[in-house]
Amino acid sequence: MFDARYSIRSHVAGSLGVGNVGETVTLAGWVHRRRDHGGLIFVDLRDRSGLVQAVFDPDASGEAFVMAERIRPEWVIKLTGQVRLRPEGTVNPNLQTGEVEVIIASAEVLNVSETPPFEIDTAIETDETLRLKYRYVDLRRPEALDALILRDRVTQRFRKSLEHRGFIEVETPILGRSTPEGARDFIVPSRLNPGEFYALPQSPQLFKQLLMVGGVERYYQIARCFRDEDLRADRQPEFTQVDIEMSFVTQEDVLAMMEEVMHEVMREASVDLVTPLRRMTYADAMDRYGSDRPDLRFGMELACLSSLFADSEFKVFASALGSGGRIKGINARGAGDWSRSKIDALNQIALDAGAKGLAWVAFPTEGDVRSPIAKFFTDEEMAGLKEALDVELGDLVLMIADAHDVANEVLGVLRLHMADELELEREGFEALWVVDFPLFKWDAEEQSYSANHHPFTRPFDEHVGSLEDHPLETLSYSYDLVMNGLEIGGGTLRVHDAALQRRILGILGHDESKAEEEFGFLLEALSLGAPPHGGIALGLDRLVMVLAGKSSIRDVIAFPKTSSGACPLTGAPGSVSSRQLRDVHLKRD
RNA sequence: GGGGGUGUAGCUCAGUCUGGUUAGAGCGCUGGCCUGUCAAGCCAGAGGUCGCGGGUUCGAGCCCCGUCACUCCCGCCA
Repeated sequence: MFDARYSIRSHVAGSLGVGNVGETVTLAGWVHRRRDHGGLIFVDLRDRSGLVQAVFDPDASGEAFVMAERIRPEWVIKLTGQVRLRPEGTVNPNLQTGEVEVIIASAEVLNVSETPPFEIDTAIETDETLRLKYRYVDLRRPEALDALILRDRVTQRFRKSLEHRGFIEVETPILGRSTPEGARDFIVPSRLNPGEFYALPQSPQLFKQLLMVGGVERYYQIARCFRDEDLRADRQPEFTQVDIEMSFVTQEDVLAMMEEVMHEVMREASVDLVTPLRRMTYADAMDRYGSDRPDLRFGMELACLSSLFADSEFKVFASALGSGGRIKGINARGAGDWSRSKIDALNQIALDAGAKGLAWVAFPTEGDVRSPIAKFFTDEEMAGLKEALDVELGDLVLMIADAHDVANEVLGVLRLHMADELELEREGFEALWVVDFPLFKWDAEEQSYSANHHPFTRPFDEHVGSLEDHPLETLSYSYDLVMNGLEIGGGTLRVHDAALQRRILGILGHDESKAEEEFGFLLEALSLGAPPHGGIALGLDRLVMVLAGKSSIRDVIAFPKTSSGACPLTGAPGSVSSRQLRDVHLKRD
């Protein structure tokens, strides 16, 4: 409840209405706008609650009127006066307080202001770097503040909902140790231990598992996480996770709990999350949408055309199938009249995404088919293609013939690109669980297996026996919460058996001594009565971004960094003195 | 590390393709007038390292090379 308690005011500006008529009120805030009519001055007074019109009339107070002639936008003032109904015909229906005004009896300047670097509360989209440099001015825009308010509501709701379900919030260290795998660490030199470094946490993953071993059973934390990687519109070097872990649970328990909590959280943004959420296996998501975080707000699903073209005379198709690949396609509805150059651009996108080429067939008008390859198709194949992709006049079919995963991924990229190009409507919230991720993936560059999620993910019980024999076929108890094509959160059941954890680390290339050195403390904990456990971590910034309808994570962070990781306001990162470097035993290049 | 976009007045932008008088507009700002406005109005005025450096040219905001910042994307982000 934001009101005038504990302040020098009697009321807040935005709360005034016809119910206050006749009352003498004291307000404080910023000069939003001044309209000087010579013999009468209007000032819009702004505080966090909103705007109210103050009227300075020399007949009411000559002293206040003289002050009003001096004041300028963003000056900080305190006003006392009587609330009255506005004269007939001067009501402002666009203003919450538009039925009333305050006739000022006395006024005081609490602080002056230079002319602000940009105008507040205009429709003008000001350069973001400038807004960030003067973020404290920018935040006076209700739109900017509203995002922080929504973030607060969401955060508080997480706390309440989790607390009601028996979770306790525990803080874990910010100064930790660097662990292999994962993102690049931010590192902090240790003064007391020359040559050694702390690492800032990429997530509290290991600590929350240790809390489960410690019998906490239900833990959560609104945790700051740090990753020294390149930035994106939805990625900052420091970000916040709602980190959750539970003991004695199945995957279904975690998902059910999370759905209930998410339903309550999203109500804060007036979104009715329909539960239970739809579930889709990783394999299905890749097959149907070419992505492990499919945007279900539009269709354009991938269709498998391999059997249709099993006997194709088209060499590209035949050789792809011959080497065990697939032929898959999507129907870009309404792009049938695209020019050759626009389609060539699509081809380039396909090449960049890893395909060897893009096959396409356009159906611009009745009886007309444009395609460099349709001449290789039999009538049956053409009819089958139309049926498989439900082709209508004006459609454009895009096909990729390649290895199964390449065909899926490339078409997934093209699907999103075409949705942008065709400006497909993408409204509302489409959330789902993507489940059953493979435990490992093959890292061609490193010529080794790496963890798909993280090294502590528990494989399917029925796959444990064949871990070493068929690593890539091992599925895991894992789940990502996907909303509107964004990964909002992800989690797994964890390995709670030390021997199994050792085997997995072994497959990941950590021999026994390396595993002991790097994860010895975890392995020891698992051997001292670790309960079965699992959990999830949600990206709070991304979630609020989606709920606020913003396209950048920076809009929901009070003081975000630019894409080079700099803070335009404070100038961070900055240099340090030689003395500071000496203290931590570092030398400059 | 790679690719695309942007950079001109305090702010938002036009001017750049096709080099040529003193670089413009709206908003804001300053001053004046004005007692019912609410993006107040009218009049006047101030305000420019055309991101930075170099080059081509008689002449560069405009062409060329380099560089910086911001931004979007790829790589990266277990």
